[in-house]
This record gives sequence, C-alpha cells and structure tokens, in this order.
Amino acid sequence: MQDNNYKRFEASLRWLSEHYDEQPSLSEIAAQSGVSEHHFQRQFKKWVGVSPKRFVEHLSVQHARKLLAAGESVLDASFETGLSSPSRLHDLFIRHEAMTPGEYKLGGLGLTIRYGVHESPFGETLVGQSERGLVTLVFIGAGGAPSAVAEMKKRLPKAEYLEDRLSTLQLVDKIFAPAWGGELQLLLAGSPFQLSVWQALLRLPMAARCSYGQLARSIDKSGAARAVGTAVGTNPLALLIPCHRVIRADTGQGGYRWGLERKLAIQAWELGLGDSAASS
DNA sequence: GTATGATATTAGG
DNA sequence: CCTAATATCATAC
Repeated sequence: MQDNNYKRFEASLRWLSEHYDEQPSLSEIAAQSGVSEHHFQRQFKKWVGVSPKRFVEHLSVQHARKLLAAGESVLDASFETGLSSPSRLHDLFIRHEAMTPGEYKLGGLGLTIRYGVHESPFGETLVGQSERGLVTLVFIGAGGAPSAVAEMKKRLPKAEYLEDRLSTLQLVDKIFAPAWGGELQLLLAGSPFQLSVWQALLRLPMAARCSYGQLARSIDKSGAARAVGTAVGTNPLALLIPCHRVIRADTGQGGYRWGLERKLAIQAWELGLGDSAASS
C-alpha cells in the first residue's frame, strides 16, 4: 500500500517542479533524492511507469508546445461539434450532469451525500457521492480532513451528509484500481461560469494540455484567462475533471491547488498509463 | 465597491 | 532573453 504512494517521490517532484526547465540529467535528479542513481531510476519507473528522463522530456518546452497544440484542436473541434466524445479516464467512462443554476442556488437541498476519507496513490482524498453522481473528490491538504469536509459542506450547505466509508471505498477502488472499466457518473455543482470551464475541461484527453487562455477562448470568454484560472482552481472533482492538464501559455506549469508536486505526480501517472496502453 | 488570483500580452532594458 | 507594468474578469469580502 505504501509503495503505491507518491509521497515517496514528493521531494523529488517538488525539486523537479522548480528545475524541469533546466532539463536536469538523471544523476542530478537522483542526487536530490539522496539515493543512488540506479535505485532512483528503478523506483521512479516502477511507480510512475516511465523513466525520470522520459518524464523530464515530457515537461520540456518543446514537448509542452506540442501538447498545447493538441489541446487547442480538441477544444476547437468540440466547440464546433458540440459535446461529442464522452470523456474517459483510461478505461473508465465518465458521464456527467450539471446542476441548473436554480438547483445550485438551493444549495443541494434534497440531496444526500455519502462521504468518506480514503488513501489514494496521491495522498488522502475526501470522496462525496450523491444519488445523482459523484460530487466531491478532493485531496486533503494542510487543514486535514475536518477542513476538507467543512469545505465540501459549504459548497452545498443544504444537502444531507452521511459519513459512509464503506460505500465511498468502492468508488475509490474503481478510480485508482489497476484494472478499470465501467462508468462513473459525476454531478457538477457550481456557478454557470465554473460549469462551462469544467465541462470544457472534461473534453481534454489524457495526452493533451491546454492553457488558461485557450480554455477561456473555447468557452467564448477570451480575455478571461485569469478568471478561468480561479474557476479551474475550484475544481471539486480532482483527477476526473483534469485540471492537472492545464498549464500556462508560456509552457510553465502554473499552479495547483494541492501543491505542484501533486500536479506533476498525476501527470506522470497518466503518462505511464498512456505508455502501457500503447504497448499492450 | 475593492481586492485578489493556478493568466496573458506588451513594453523597456 | 529578461523583468515589470497593465489589461482583464469572475469571485470573495
């Protein structure tokens, strides 16, 4: 269980988040982690699925530019064809429904949300599930579980909340288990602006990136890049709404609500998934 | 109103 | 190439 946790690489990823644009060599990266080059290489590859070198290349300016171009075409295409392709996380099909503005104003009245705290490969998560779909999947930050729960309740204050780890555990397994499949239903709750940002994001495939400005243009609000940034930052469904795939137009990584290390860890994980899918 | 961002673009060195 | 000013817009207060 513990060897499945990104925390072992947290320090390395933090260092990488500051130095990736210098294209550090394997020995430089390994030196930061305090273990031998060989050991680091093996451990990193085992957890991430790709080698450290491959990952650094992935973060490079040249590569990021290609990924941004791919994202641009996806956002453009879906803007013209409407909601065409259903979004996926690897083999997990993701469907979603959005609350109407009226419903959202009622604060989740009539909704029952079962929630629980669980371990994930990216640290502890809080999961909240309603009859109509998954409402919350957030990482637990410095405030600990109580503050994450309080935040969840604040967003939909009129909903009924029941702690029910048993039922949310199934969901966590489904999302993070190696053998995936099936469907996942999301229930999006937010302001109209937030909904449009999140829905646009749901169309972005694993192997693509987009910038805050591209997202803004795709929802017909060019110029609102900064507002898009805050909307992306309030994403209540980490991983499933792929906010970790949004980077800056200048190919910098930008920020992440739960720490840049975690953003890189998730990107690396997805990169590994793509590789294994391609090679099998 | 005012201040504040997970930004973007431009101007000046 | 770099830093710094400034445009911009949804939120939180």
